[in-house]
Amino acid sequence: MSKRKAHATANSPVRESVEPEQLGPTLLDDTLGYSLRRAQLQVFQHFTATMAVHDIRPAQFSALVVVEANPGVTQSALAQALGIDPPRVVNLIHKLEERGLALRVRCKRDRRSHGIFLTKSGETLLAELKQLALDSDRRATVNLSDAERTQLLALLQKVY
Amino acid sequence: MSKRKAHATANSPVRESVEPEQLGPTLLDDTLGYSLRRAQLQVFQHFTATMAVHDIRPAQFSALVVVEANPGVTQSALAQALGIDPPRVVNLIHKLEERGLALRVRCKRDRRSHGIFLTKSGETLLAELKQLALDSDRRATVNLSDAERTQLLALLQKVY
DNA sequence: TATTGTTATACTCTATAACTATA
DNA sequence: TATAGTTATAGAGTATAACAATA
Repeated sequence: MSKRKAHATANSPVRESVEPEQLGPTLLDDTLGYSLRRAQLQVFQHFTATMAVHDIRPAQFSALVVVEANPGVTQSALAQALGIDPPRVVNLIHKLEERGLALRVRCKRDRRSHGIFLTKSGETLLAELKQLALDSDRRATVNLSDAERTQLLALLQKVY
Repeated sequence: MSKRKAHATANSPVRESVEPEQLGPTLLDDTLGYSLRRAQLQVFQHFTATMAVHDIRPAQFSALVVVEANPGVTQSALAQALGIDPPRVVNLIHKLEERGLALRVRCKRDRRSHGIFLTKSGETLLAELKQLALDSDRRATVNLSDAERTQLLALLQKVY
């Protein structure tokens, strides 16, 4: 009987601890949930390390990108676009506003709403961040060919 | 000039807030980081909802699976296999032990190490959990054909 | 009465450093 | 001195409920 296939349980006679050099594959490797999580963590670790010099977190970057593409977007629309809850947007935008990268403008027609815009400084920084992000994304997935990368993107977008 | 391509900045004359029905695609949709995150969140939401009745979190499930496949695995080996830090394993196993699903056995040769085993009750529950997990995984990705699912799994495992 | 944004809050996840007991 | 596990702690992420201003 191979070590991997040992069938010791809490009630069986053999219950000595084992430290395999390398644990084998399990059912986890057949689930998209686990594989997605591992892959996502790896790519985010690259991203976070790359962006650390600018102190930009993934959520902040995604907010900047969406605001740039949709100047004047409201906070509720931004929340929906990013798939996060409104209270998170408050903090997210507040931090960006503190750093002078974005700002809120009260809507004249509906004074409850705030339109969000990038500042000039925000646009300048984002231009650099976007390049860094694309580079990081590629370096984190260097095991994939260009064709595989495109294929993976398409499959992921079919999922969500 | 289309609404989407409006180029209002904080310093430009047009800075009224806008609430588009549906924000358009951005650079985010070309990055694996963002797409992986969105897909992973969707699959995890399905998983969490499915497992709620058993009060099992993703990390707990993955620990149970690895322990079952590697009875007697030490906590440090488990941490490495799951890609998490040793302090997290402590809490993870502690909760499983409290619920009578797993237990720690001190290693006789090296009394610093603990081998982890499933209890009979843990094995019984896990058998059900595995079926639920596979079902949830499939339901969360019904947009994919079997071939696409296999392809996606292979690509993800190439990434991490 | 409904909606936008906000505050307060709490709970989970995650990472780090420091401690203990064994080696 | 080094290692396995543990404790303590803090920070980030996330979700909910309740509130203020406005519609």
